[in-house]
Amino acid sequence: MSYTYEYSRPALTVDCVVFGLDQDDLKVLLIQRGLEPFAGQWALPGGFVRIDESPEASARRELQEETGVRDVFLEQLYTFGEPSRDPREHVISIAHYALVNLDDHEIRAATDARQAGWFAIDDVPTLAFDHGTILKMAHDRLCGKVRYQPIGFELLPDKFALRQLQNLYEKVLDRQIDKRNFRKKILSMGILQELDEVETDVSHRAARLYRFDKGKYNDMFKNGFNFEI
Amino acid sequence: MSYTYEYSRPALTVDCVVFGLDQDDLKVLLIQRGLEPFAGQWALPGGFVRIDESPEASARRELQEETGVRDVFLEQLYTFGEPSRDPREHVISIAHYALVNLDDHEIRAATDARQAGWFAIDDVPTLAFDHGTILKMAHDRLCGKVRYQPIGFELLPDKFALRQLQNLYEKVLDRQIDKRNFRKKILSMGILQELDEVETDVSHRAARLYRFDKGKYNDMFKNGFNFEI
DNA sequence: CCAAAAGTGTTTCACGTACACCCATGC
DNA sequence: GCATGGGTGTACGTGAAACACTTTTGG
Repeated sequence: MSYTYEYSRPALTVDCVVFGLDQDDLKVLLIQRGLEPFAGQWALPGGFVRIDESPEASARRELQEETGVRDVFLEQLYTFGEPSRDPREHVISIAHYALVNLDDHEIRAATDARQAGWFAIDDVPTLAFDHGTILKMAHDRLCGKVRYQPIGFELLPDKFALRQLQNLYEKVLDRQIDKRNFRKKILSMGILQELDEVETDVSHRAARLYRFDKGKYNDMFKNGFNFEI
Repeated sequence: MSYTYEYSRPALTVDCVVFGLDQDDLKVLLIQRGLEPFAGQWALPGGFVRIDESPEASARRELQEETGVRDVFLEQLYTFGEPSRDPREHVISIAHYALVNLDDHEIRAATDARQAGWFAIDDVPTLAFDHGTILKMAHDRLCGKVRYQPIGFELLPDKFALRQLQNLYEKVLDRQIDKRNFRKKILSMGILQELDEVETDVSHRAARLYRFDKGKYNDMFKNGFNFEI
């Protein structure tokens, strides 16, 4: 089977920068390529857009196929289309970024990925294609957006302690935050539900757990409220 | 001549939302389509990406071909790729937005555009395809970005009075701004060059002219300065 | 009882906001 | 000389930032 067009067309792909967070680091999910070009090198998960598939749907499908990650926060980042970015032919890639809770996803490599694994953001190997550039833009976007939209919660479990939330902002923004000022500010926003639960399995005083109240946030947003850290 | 591929490929286009500003309104540049589909309807300027052309280069080329606009601030907005967005086939469009000084550009329609013209942002007709959605996103982006990056200057002439700058922010953000506070704030940033020139051809006291000092801003930005209105 | 982290208030300073009058120029 | 917009300073309140000790729990 083949397809013929009057004019030549660039190929179209999607790539995904998947961020996760643990106690120590902001991490990114990479795959090791099984096929040429760049076989054996680490790269962002991604692949070709199928006909009659929206770019976002392509990104979600490729992410699940190659790494097992599904049902996550995902949005478009930027479209990379320098003619030289792929040695084979002109390939235009619609890059996306995703935020996941590390514990929720069993990572497994599949299709044309040899392996898949998490890398600390400061310890990423040289990537195939222009994926280093894409990763940098995604990281910049995350740093910027996390400050004025409540997307950080996507990196945490449903129920979390305030210390985890603070840790998130410290790791993503890469700076220390004063505990009292942080708690004062985030609680005063009124977008957290205080739960009647505390941490378990900690060897010290257990912290109270909270949940992000998305409905409340949406209501407040409509009335002009602006989230800001 | 024709081109054959193993898998079917979506077509790839670029579209441009060009903003301009006059005394009264924020305006957007539209063309009237000469060809089907949507022949006769107003639409964003744009067209097909040629092979071995980056998306930004395509956008600049199409903009010049269809409207005569060239050498302007232009950056990528978002890539629209819902399979249903074009009645012919799956067409993925990389949307861009541009900011121009209205007086610098003689608009002339050409290639497959019957006419080209400026429309006040609040008075735009129904647009072809999903161009209404694209325009809305571009407008939202402009409103957001103008507040934390010094891109508004692209809408003004090289030399401008502070009142023009304030008018810009009032029109884009759609709210009144206090004159004294605005002047205090913008001058205290130290990114404007005070010129030894004043307005001409005004029937009242002439205002001093300023110029945006891009080099100074870049230096300050590197040192952690954040523009914000 | 000791280690570890949770939780809690106050003071200070910078910045945003509100607000009204005199000045320069062209006609 | 009058109409039009240019240009200027101060007072107040809010919110960000700095800062240290007590409490709770598990081991």
